[in-house]
Amino acid sequence: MSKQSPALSLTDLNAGVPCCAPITEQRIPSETAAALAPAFKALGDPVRLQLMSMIASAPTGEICVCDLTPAFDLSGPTISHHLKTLREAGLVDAERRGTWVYYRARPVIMRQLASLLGVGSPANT
Amino acid sequence: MSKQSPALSLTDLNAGVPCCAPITEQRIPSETAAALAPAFKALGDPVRLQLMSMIASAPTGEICVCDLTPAFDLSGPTISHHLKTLREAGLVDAERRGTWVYYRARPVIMRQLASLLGVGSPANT
DNA sequence: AGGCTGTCTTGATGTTCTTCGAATCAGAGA
DNA sequence: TCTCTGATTCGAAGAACATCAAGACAGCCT
Repeated sequence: MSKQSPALSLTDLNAGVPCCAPITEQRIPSETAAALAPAFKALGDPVRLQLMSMIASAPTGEICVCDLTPAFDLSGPTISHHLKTLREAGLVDAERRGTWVYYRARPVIMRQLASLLGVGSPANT
Repeated sequence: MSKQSPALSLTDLNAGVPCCAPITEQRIPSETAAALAPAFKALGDPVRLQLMSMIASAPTGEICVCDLTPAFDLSGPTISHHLKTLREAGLVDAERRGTWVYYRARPVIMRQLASLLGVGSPANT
């Protein structure tokens, strides 16, 4: 990723940028919109939203793909594709341990999205 | 299966349902996912996210389409289409006054989405 | 009434997305 | 090593989406 990317990435936002005031307070610049829209888009599918929910609410903080797949009437490849979308949106992390792959949520990003929607995360300018 | 509406709508959620705990706390049912996903999807486009931001941050609480359109390098019909998407997702309301049409944000829904993402919005109900 | 301006709808086109089956890759165990 | 299971990638088909030009509609002004 050695790029002069003119577009911000979610990673950039995580790095330093405190990620923008709520949209109720001031208009977000187009770069920020371009950086965050993919995360919202990833949540914009019922299957992925439910996957995200299962991952984020896992009691141990992580959940096995083998527990996710049977919860839907969809093929394995399809679930895998949706998980990849969530991964590429920066919403989850995956780790392989032996035979199985475990997914974990990334709460920082979800909190960024939430605060962008204007819930007074109190510590924001 | 008569009219036991299998699918929840955003309006339903607004009506009575307190709209679900954060996804970090418990897995959301598939009906809730189906009801909320369209709202996230609507925010999943950079143009719409910026439109939403301009509408939600308008000083008077509302903003004219004639102020939105010139802010983008897109045709009038395209902006109109995106606004319709936001309207159908329940995120904004439109009102015509004379020649111009004004858009206004619906903060309740944004707060629902935000709290779903797990920001402990203290007052949930 | 007639024309003008602002907004929305319609129709068309190229792109992106969802989904599946088949093939492939990664580890565990015999 | 060979095979079996779990997960991902590949390739393809159909649906949904973003965008525009052209046309239709709504309300002002002369």
